[in-house]
Amino acid sequence: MAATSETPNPVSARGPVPSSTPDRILDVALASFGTRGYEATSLDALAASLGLRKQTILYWFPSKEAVLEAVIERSAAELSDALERALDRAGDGWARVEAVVRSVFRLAARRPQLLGLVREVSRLGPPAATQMTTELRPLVERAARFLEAEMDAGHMRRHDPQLLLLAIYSTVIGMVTEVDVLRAVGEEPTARSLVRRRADVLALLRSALLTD
Amino acid sequence: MAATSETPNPVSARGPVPSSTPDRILDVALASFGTRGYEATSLDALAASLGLRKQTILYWFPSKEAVLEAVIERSAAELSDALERALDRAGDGWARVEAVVRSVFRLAARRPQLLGLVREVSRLGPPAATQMTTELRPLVERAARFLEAEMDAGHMRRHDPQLLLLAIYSTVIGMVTEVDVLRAVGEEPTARSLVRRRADVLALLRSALLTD
DNA sequence: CAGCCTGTCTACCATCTGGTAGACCCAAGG
DNA sequence: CCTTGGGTCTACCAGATGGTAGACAGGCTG
Repeated sequence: MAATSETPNPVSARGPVPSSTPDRILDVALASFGTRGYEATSLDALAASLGLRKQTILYWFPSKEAVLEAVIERSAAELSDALERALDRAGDGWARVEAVVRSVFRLAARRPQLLGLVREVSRLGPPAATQMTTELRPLVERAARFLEAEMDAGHMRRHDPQLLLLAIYSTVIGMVTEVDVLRAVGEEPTARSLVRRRADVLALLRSALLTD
Repeated sequence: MAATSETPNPVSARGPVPSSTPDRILDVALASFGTRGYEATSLDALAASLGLRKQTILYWFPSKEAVLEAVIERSAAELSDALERALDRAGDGWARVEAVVRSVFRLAARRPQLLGLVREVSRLGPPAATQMTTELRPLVERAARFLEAEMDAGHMRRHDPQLLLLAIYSTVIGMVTEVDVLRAVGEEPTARSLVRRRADVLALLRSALLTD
């Protein structure tokens, strides 16, 4: 059985940390909720892909909805961390926008389930969507303030910052998760083509935001 | 079409045509699939909101999936018609882009379920998504060719036409259907604010595409 | 050793799901 | 008037789903 032998969650030093059972549950739940969808994912299916019975899942989480909540919380934190870090690093205006977009694409390549979950949760609506937007609110507000300041300083074309944010969000999420629409426009969504899509998004954003 | 057997559906001249049962089924199915989602919509729920039993639905359609197929077919046709008409009307380059975007927003105001269904179907993946993209393919190809021609003629900034199309699609769909994300950025998604969102999308697109 | 606690399991259950079989109502037509 | 057939209904069903109850294995601690 998976290495919960001595300490339940030994974050020792190296090697792929053998996740605890609840962590493993959240892993497969994240993947399945984000790809197949929440309703289409049964506890039995989750448990099966872990080599467990669903009762074990219900031992760790009181209900299926609680699993979703935990997945959202963990994912929102991970997303927030990555984007906040990107916002922290890069210095001036456009470089910062570029850094954030690059960061999202990197995240999409490394943990493709994350953005899929965001999409799924926003579709599910309240209460799940409310939870996620609540947890991402600081990030959103920081981004909106940043865009506004840049526009005030004349570094970027003036647009409504909130709706600009939504447009960027939609475009990036679409480029990364809308696999069937991608195929519809004749773009096979491979990891390689992701790089080209990122370049295209950046070029598009650049001409939309910069005045040169 | 069906049920115009003279009495049960008197398509006399004016007034709201009393739809036939299969039409009414497709109406509520479109609404529910687009808002609650396909899996989350039971035949019982559909039937209840029609004052019928689910067996009546299964009399008209062989299965729930067949209802979805029919909804997709009808919606794709409606969408295609509206957008093809918009593509036909307006003359030169940018006006045509603007006409199409306006057309989508008008559609979103008049038949909000339509775009919700597109979003849901693209999430469901094959075979539903394949059906929809297949039926919308001529439209997509025409739009891509148009954009390419405009860029060749130097009327628009050069971008990959397919990915540009996807970006426009994502942004417009997002502005219209992502109600929880809209709230997250502090935009209450009312019909009035839809007009502002449309103006913002057009302004954004304009600065992304035009060189002036 | 004895007892406890943690984590997983087997066994069940109520409910809901999509779907089938067949009865019933009623208008149309010979 | 009786038959026919379209449209809706009641009555079921098998399977899946989320969730509960409780047994049990095994390590830890007294």
